[in-house]
Amino acid sequence: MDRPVTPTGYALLGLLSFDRELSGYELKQWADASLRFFYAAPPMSQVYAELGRLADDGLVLVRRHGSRATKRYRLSAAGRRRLVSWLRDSPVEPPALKHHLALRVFLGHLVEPEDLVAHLESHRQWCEELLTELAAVKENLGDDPAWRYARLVAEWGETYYGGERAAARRLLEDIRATSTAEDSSHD
Amino acid sequence: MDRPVTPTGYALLGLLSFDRELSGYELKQWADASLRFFYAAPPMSQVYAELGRLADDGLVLVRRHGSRATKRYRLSAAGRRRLVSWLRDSPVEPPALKHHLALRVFLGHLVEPEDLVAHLESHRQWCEELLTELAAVKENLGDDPAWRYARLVAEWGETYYGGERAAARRLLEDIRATSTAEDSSHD
DNA sequence: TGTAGCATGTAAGCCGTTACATGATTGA
DNA sequence: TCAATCATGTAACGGCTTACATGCTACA
Repeated sequence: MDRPVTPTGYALLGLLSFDRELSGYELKQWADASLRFFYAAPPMSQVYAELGRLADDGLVLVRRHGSRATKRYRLSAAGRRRLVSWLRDSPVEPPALKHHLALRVFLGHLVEPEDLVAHLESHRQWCEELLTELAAVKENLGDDPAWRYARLVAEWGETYYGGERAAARRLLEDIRATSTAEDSSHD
Repeated sequence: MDRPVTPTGYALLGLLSFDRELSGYELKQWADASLRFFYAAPPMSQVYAELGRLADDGLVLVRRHGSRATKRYRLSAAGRRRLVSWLRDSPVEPPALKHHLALRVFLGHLVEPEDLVAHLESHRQWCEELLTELAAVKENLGDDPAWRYARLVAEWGETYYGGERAAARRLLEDIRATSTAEDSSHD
């Protein structure tokens, strides 16, 4: 009953800390719309598994809605305490990053520059789309004080992924510059 | 014999693609000094496990050094083919990010602003140190053409983590501004 | 002589993903 | 009545981490 809460567990407790009673399905949707930008978007199956554990440990409270299959979850007092003390007392871990594109560049000697350029371009595209989505998210948050920190994270994301895009652009320029230089030296 | 290569497996094959014969221990050290900035730094035990699998599958070749316990690994022709076709033909996955700090900010309503500020400051510190380390790495690479792509990744990292630092700074300013505004409104 | 670094592994377990399986509700 | 969406799970597995366990080598 006192096993440690998993990272995704804390994330779900966090979503429930906005004092709404939500189903697993709704939590998943919300995670996809918010957490996904800076944290993993857990698959449905994990959301349910996690909620089951949290309920067993008394960190969330479950309520069945009438005859429906739908269960709704809300944060318990113990859950809130657990979450708050985690937020306050545990040191922040550094961001866990697995940047697949960077690995490809690192191994650039194994492929043609054009292959690299193609990968970089699709990545830049991805950045662009993500930034557009982020802007839309921020837009939807409005200026309700309840979403103050969500808004701050959205703005943080804009700077962060702006850096991501800048890094990709710079790399593209560098690689294009050197590979065309090589081309012309072939003449 | 034809099971899929894991992400870390590809990373190790990648390190071996620089045509050196290395021990597991040396691979781990090198990973800590390079991969760690943009990819996971696999623990020793995983390096050995992975090398075992790669050897079973004929993707790396092992050689015992004299009476020593030390085994040295090098990339086989099959390993190189596998790696190159992966690099060329498989689509780049988007970066996998778990940004613990961002989650804390998202849940900022649960703690005091000072707690958040403390976390942010230690994160900014971390950014600073990482950027220093990155600069040192780049310095050590010199201008040997063999490390051309490593150098490009180091430069990419400088831009990338520059964005990370910028995002943290901005957030700090925003939070400080609003929390002091709240303080003065209490008077 | 002792300790720091070199060197290799095994065992257990958890977090998370993928695939599978089922059924209710709503609206066109 | 059909399809899309809502809704909840189970099973299997794989990647990675943590903890444990062992021994050699160089050098101060």
